[in-house]
Amino acid sequence: MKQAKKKAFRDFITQKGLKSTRQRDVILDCFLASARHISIEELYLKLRAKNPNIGYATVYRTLKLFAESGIAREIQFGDGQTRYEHATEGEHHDHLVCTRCGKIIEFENETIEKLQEEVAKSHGFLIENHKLELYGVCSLCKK
Amino acid sequence: MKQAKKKAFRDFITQKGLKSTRQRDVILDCFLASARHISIEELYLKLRAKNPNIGYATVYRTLKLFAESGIAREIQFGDGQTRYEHATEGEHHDHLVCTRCGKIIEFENETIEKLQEEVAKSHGFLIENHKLELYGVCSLCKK
DNA sequence: TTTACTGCAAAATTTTTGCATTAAC
DNA sequence: GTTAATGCAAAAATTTTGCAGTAAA
Repeated sequence: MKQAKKKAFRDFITQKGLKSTRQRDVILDCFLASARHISIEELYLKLRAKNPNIGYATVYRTLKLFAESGIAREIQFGDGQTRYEHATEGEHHDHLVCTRCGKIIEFENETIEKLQEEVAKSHGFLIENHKLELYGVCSLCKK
Repeated sequence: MKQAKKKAFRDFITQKGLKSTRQRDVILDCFLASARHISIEELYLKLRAKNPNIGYATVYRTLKLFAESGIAREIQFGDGQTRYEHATEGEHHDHLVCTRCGKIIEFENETIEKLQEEVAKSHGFLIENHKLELYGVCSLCKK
């Protein structure tokens, strides 16, 4: 899994004529070792702990590369923090977000996806992408 | 419709012990006369055209009040522009967003909503809110 | 040795805040 | 008269960019 993503990114780098650098390796390792939804700031701080010289700009630029290569996906939960999640080719999942504790649960629902396609078709749209987020209170916070 | 929103906002202002001001009236009129999804910058520029002294801060603060009062809702399509849409009590709609021309189409689908409830229930969540956006190419841009 | 990458600091964006002044109640 | 709202400018917060120096190919 992690190896597959590392390979995918390596291939992307080669194919684009870019360069493989120590920083990109470090950032990729750190990203892959992180929670599925990590904010740029969280990742930066985690990186700084072991690599005091790494720059914010490098983290931003590298995450954009991850997204472009398909191993990560940018998500916004509307709290002003841009997050990146691990992405797997062709796979998509939606999110349940607890508005109290911030917990994020992923889910997939084929029926919903099919209905989305139908809605799009009825409006002449060709879907490239979608975002479904349910905000609410998780079971623990309900107590 | 517009009258109902004006009344709702007036009631909100009274009930909270806030004040009714010329600026709030102007901003509300301009907002209600605008497209259903307007960005803060667009609204600000439109307002400035007729009211050269109005401040950005006032627009921001007033839009937050609109959202709090329930007559508007904040939405983010992930392009870095916060937008506000007209909201009607108890009503919710989702969006088809064209990634080429920016067109936004609203839709509602009860079956999807029901399925969302089921998903939430199966994870012990209590939904307060949700966001469903389908990004793709609209019929005109497909040509 | 050529080209891309990094780190830094500066700039650009978007949103919020402090505060003296003004306007609503 | 009190209290809240406004407008401005300054401050925050987040992201991007320019550039000289560095490291990969």
